[in-house]
Amino acid sequence: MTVRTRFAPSPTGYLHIGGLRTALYAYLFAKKNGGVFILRIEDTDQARYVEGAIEKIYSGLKLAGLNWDEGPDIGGDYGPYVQSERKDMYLPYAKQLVESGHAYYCFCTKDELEARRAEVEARGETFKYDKHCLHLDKDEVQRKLAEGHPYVIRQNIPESGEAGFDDVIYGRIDVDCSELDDTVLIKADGMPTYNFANVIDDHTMGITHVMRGNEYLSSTPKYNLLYEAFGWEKPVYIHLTPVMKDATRKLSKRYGDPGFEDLLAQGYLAEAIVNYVALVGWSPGDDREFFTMDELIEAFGIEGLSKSPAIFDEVKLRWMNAEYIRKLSPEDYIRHAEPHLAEADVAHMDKAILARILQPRTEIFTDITGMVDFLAKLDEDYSIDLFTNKKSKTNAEVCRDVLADVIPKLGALPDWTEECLHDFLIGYAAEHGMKNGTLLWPVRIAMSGRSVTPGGAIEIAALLGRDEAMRRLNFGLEKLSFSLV
RNA sequence: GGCCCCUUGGUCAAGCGGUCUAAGACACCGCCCUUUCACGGCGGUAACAGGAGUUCGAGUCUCCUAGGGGUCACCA
Repeated sequence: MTVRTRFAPSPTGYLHIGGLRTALYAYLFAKKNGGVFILRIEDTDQARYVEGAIEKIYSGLKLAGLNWDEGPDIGGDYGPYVQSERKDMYLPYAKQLVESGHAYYCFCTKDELEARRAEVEARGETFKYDKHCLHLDKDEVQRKLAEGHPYVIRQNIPESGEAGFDDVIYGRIDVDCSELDDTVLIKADGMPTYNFANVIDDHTMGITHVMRGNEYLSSTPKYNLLYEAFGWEKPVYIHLTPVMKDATRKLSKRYGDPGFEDLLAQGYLAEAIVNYVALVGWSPGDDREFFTMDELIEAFGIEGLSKSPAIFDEVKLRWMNAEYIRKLSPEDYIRHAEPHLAEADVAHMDKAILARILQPRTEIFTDITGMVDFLAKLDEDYSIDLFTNKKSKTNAEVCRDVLADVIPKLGALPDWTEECLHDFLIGYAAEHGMKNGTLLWPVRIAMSGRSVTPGGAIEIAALLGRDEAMRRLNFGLEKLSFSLV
């Protein structure tokens, strides 16, 4: 039998990290088993529909490399793949359940229920629908339907006995039927609820393995009751733990946690995010941490899925992203870095040097601007304390003397290339019996106005070009001389 | 609150009754490399939530407690 999994988001916003991971696992499981991965849109709640959300789901999944085999945009043999377009399919199934006594019409209005709920909760008890409409006699139901009273269809849950299911990760889970409420299957607007639609759709679409967040753990017994009422074969259930922000909070948009595309915009690589997210709640069972999508497919297995929630660690994601960035070719690195170099106004400088000094230092691409903006413009207010460095044996006075002596010689250099600068400066230090640092420290500080820079004096000088480098050196010397008077 | 689920270092995690004086990674700390910072190399600190059982033997099985999560909608 062909494995068929699905990712079934509702179009209420962007693709969040938890959703990405659920989709990833469903995709990996399908591909691992030579199966089919399906995208289905669950939009039965028109009130929550967000414009453009479906497009964000499409683009997010594509960017992540999760290509679906069947879905709203590409079709398939089990379409349509949008629940609102399947609206007419659900009512007949619900009526079938009414016929068999597994469901019933309910005419209680929202207001009535609200009032009863408030009353019960005021007593500190949990509200549960009292099956009031189950006891309506047939004629009365027919009369109300004929009169056009609004109605919902509710699942008729047995008053006693047990309901349960087997989950691959959690094992057998049983619950007393008395704990279960008579869930609404068909809403007054004719739309099915999620609870009903997911069962009908999973069955009619031939889904073999249901992977979803474990917030559905407690309602799954009810779904199983539905499968039994229809006499359908049940899917294999695989409930996934949530991705957490910290020990007590789920990662969520409401608290401003970034979604997949936010992370991309922050300068994370899609491959790195996918790789990291795969490892949040799943382990290959060995030491490997770096995976291409194909390697993930090869390594994936439900045995490696975790039972307990996992905290999303952005620090580790940063590290992994940096690893991915370092593996980029210089050309690919520059391609990704380009917009940020432009933002810092240094895009006209030597790309090879920029790539060489920046690539090992970039954790996320948005770091770049802050690392190189000094190249475009020197902050002339830098403190002369920067010239003091113990390890390089420098202080303001030493730096003034060094600069005073070396500047004219730099100015007389025949070429202003890295090689030329390197040979001259290193040779100069050796000649004068000083540490490289004693010479290079003041040069770098004067050219950057920063204590920390990507690259050293030589690379910075080459990037700035002779004129600007000389200007900054002279400015630094003046600044030192002035303060030492 | 009822019901269900979870619990190995700060974080992700390996571990499926003996090989656990508990792996690996991130983070952190130290050292080395070095013209700053990174990169790279080497090393270090750090965990089986607590308590009862079962067993010759428990991180691994059972129960209880504690903590955390989920769910109790005409939302998904």
